[in-house]
Amino acid sequence: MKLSEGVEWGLHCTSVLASLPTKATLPTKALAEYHGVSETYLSKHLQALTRGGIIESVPGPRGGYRLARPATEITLLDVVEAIDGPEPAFRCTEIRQQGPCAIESSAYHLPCTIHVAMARAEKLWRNELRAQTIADIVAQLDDRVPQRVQHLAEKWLSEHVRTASEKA
Amino acid sequence: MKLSEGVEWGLHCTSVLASLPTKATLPTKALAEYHGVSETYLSKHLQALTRGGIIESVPGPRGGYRLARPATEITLLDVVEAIDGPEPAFRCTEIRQQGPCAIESSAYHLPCTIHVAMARAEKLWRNELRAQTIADIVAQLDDRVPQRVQHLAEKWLSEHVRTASEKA
DNA sequence: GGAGTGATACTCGGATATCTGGTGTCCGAGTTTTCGCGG
DNA sequence: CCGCGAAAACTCGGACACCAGATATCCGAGTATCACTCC
Repeated sequence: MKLSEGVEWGLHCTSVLASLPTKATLPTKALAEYHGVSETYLSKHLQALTRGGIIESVPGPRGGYRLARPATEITLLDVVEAIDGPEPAFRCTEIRQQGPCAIESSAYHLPCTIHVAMARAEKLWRNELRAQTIADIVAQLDDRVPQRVQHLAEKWLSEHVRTASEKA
Repeated sequence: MKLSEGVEWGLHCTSVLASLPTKATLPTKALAEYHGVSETYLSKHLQALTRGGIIESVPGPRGGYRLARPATEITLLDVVEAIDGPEPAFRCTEIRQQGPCAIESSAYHLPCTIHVAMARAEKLWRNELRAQTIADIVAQLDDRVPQRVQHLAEKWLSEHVRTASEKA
């Protein structure tokens, strides 16, 4: 079981966007440079976040991405599912209904025991990710990120962010 | 995030082996036919379970596989990790330490917030899988599998199982 | 008839192809800005 | 000087290659069985 690398990128990018002023945008190029990752590939994942309704795009020059709704209403699960897909990790193919001992499908009233157990574990995982929002992540950054980095980031972002009122 | 199909096969096969008499074995061919899956490919996963110490193999004619330890001491997580590998699904690549705002690595005393959150969710998933054993799964089968299938399975397995005392 | 021995058949184990999905890149559609022109 | 319009620049969005890992298969190593021979 392996989670796409894009999930990490998406979570970090969403967190960065959440720390910007309301309505302010940041283009793919800036987000990619900030995280030191491929711009074109990051673009792919940002598109997935857009399709998932996590962020929204502003086209044209001085455009970019911004959150589609308040960071308090974006859970980690939202981001993970937008990029990785909502399908469960364990998919029961009902192999218990195959082979020489199988009978008509309608006779299997109760779901597969193994399927139930795996689904229960996965539900816990999802619930935990759903319980934490991007706003929670951002709130923790103040205490956990070195002061020096915070200052550097603040300065760098202020030079690349694009607000609605700003006129070049 | 996608769990290998072999995980499902491995869980079912381990459960079947757990329902056999002590020391009795079942060859790959029988396990594959019982579940209606590819024999050669199932073999690959059974090898993984062997390497993981879940089951053990008996070579030669009248050989096969059996549990390496009591079913009460085999958790679902053991089987999942034996086949899917023990690596965590989310791997933090520390992209926070890249880009124009990064400083020397030694300055990042506290772990990445996102990494912590993802790891916590994954820990819950693992704990849940660790809390349930193959013996628990087998115990539930009596109530959840149609009587008719239980009889068919009992008969079919008795014709393919190989006990230590049996002499052809 | 019983024991020993060689051939045999069956099993697991690892090495080898194939294929799907993640990884990575590029070019076109659309919009805002900007520059130039005319009034 | 101000308004209008066309061109341009920059953005996102989707379509197109590439590669690693899962999927699927085959053949060789090893062992218990079995048959045959000899005592």
